[in-house]
Amino acid sequence: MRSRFQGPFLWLAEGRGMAGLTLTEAQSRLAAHMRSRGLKVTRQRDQILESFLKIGKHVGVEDLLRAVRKNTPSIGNATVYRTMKLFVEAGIAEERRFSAGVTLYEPHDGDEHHHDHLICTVCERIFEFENEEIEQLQEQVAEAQGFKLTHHKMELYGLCTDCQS
Amino acid sequence: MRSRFQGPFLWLAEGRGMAGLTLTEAQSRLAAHMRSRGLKVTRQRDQILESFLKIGKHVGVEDLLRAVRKNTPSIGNATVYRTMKLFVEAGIAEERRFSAGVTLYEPHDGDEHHHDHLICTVCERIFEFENEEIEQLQEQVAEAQGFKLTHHKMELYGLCTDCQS
DNA sequence: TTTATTGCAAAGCGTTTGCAACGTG
DNA sequence: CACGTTGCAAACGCTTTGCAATAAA
Repeated sequence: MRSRFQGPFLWLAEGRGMAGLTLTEAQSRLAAHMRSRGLKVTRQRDQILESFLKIGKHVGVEDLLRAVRKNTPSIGNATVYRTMKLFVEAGIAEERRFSAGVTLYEPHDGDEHHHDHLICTVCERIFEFENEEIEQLQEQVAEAQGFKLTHHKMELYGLCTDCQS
Repeated sequence: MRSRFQGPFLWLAEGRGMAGLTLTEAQSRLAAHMRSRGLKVTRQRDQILESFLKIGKHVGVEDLLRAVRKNTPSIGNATVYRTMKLFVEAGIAEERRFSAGVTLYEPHDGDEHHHDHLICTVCERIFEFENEEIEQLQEQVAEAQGFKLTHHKMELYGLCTDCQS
C-alpha cells in the first residue's frame, strides 16, 4: 500500500540559483563547531559534508548514503545519521519532515533567504518559493499570541502545471 | 535521548469554540462513506469515532487507543490504526505529522475553517490560529507557479509567553 | 450466507544504540 | 596517548500485515 517514495525532485520555483552555502564556508563552520565542543573533524564527516552540499537540495539519508559510498564504500548508515544531526546542530543543515513520513535534509544558508515548499501531490516534485509578505504576517500572528518566533514550516500541496491535464 | 512526547496540549489561540464536527454529523458521514464503498459500520469503528470526537483535538494513536479501551478493553491497536486511515478517507479526520516525528489526528470540520499551528519549542504546547490574509497569499503564490492548491500545512515554532521568562 | 472486520502476533521500516576496533588531536 | 568516532549488528518505536476467528449486511 505505501508506495515507495520516488524522488524527490527539486525544482526551483523562482529561477534563482542553488543554495548559497559554499563548501569552504560550511567546512569552516563545521570546524568551528567541532572545536568549540571538543569534537573531531574526520574523513567521513568531511566526505558527507561534501556530498551533501554537492547534491545541494533536499536529500534523504538513503540517497545521501549512496552518494557518499561512491567515494567511501565502507561508510555505515549510522555514521550518516549521526553526522546529519551534527550538521543540524552546527547550523549547516536543516531537517524537514514531509507528509509521507519522509525525513529530508537541506543546506542551511543562514536565516536570511528562508524558503518554503510547493509540493505536487501527483508527481511528488517539490518546488521552492520565498514570500516576504507571508513571513511578515506570520510574525504578526505570532506576536499577537505573545510568541517569540524561531522558525517555521510551510508546505502548500496541490497539482503542478504538468499534472493538471 | 529522544524525550518522550508529553502531550500535546491544545490551546485555542483565538478563543473560539471547539471543533464544529458533531458526533451525529460524523456518524452519517462515516455511514455514507461505508455504504458507498461496501464497507461496514462496526461497534469498534463507532466507538473510535466517539472517543476521537470527544477528545476533540489533536490525538495520537496511543492516546486514542487508551481512551477507546475504557469502553472496549479488547480493542487492538491495529484496529485503531486502520480506522483512523478510514476516517481520513471519509473526510472525518485529518492526519498531521509534527516535527518531532509525532503523527496526530484531528477532526476535519470541512474546508471552511482551516487552521494552522503555533508550537512552543519548550513546553510543546500547540496553539491554533486562523489567518485569512495568509491563506490568500498562499493562493497567490501557488497561482504564480501554475499550481492548483488542494491543502497546506503551516507551523510556526517559537517560545510561548510562559516559556520566555 | 457472504464478505468485511477483528485481534493477535509477526514483520516492516527508518532510526538509534552498544560495543570493540580505529583514528584524530 | 587519550578520547572521540567508526562500522557493525542488534534494538528500537511506530506502523503495517497475514491470518484464522468473528460479526455485519
